[in-house]
Amino acid sequence: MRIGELSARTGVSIRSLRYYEEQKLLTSVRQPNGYREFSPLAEEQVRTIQFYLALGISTEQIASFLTCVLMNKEAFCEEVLPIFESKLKEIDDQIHLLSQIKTNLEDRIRSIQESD
Amino acid sequence: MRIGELSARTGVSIRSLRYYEEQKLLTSVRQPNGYREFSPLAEEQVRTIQFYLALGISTEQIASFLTCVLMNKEAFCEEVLPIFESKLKEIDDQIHLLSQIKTNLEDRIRSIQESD
DNA sequence: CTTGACCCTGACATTAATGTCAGGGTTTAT
DNA sequence: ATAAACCCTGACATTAATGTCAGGGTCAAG
Repeated sequence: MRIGELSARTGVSIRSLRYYEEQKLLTSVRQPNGYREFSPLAEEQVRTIQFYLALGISTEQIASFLTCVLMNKEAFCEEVLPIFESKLKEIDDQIHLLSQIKTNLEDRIRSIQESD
Repeated sequence: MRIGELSARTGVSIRSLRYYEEQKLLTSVRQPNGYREFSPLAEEQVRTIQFYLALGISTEQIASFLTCVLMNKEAFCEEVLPIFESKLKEIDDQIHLLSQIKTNLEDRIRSIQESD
C-alpha cells in the first residue's frame, strides 16, 4: 500500500511515517515512479511503534528492539528489559520530583487561601 | 554590583542573568562604560526567580507577579493563585499520565521476568 | 603599555517528534 | 488534455532556558 493509505489506516501522519522510515523503524520499497510501497504488515508495525512511543521510548531505542519484538514475544528480546527498566526509573524520578513540587504548590495555595 | 558578582553570589550563570533581564525579571542601570550595575536587592530577587522556576513556573508567568511578591507577601498578590492552581492541575495530569505509563512498564517488566 | 580579568552584543546550538510550506512530479478520471 | 488527488524531497519552525563562541570594548595592576 502507499503512504497515504498507511496513514489513513493508522491515523499517523504521512510526515511521521516518513520520519519513522528515516529512523529505520519502517521500511518500504520504491516503485519505479519513486512512490513508497509498504507491506500489509506495516500497519501493525506502525501501531507497535506508536505504542512504544506512548510509553516514552525514543525512536532510537525502539529501533534497537523493534525487529525482535515484531518476530517474537516481547519477553524473548533481551534488549527490551534494560530499556524498560531505565525508563521506569526515569519515570519514577520524575514522579517524585513532580510530587514534591505538587506538595509545595498545595502548601502555598493553602496558605494564600487561609490568609483571607 | 556587576553581573559577575551577582552570578558568583547566586550561582546563576551570567548568561541566565542576562536572559532574566531580557524577560523583565531583573533590572539594572548601565554605567557609562556600558556595564550593568545591579542593586544589592537583586541577589534576593534572583533567588526568588530561581525558586519559582524550580516550581515549573515560566519566566513569563513569573514576570506577571514578581514585582508584587517582592514587595508583599505572596498571599497578597492575586495574580499568583490562578497561576499556582493551573500549574498544580498541569502537574497532577502529568503525574497521572506517568503513573499509567509506570504501571504499564511494571506489568511488562514483570511478565518478561516471569517468562524465565 | 601590556596582560588578564572583566564586560558587552549577537548569534547559533541544544531535544525530539511533528507540522507546514515550497516546488515539483505522477496518476486517475473526466 | 486538464484537474484533482496523490506522491516526492528539502527545509524551516516549534519550546524554553541555557551553553557557547566570536569579535570586541574596559579597567586595574604590573
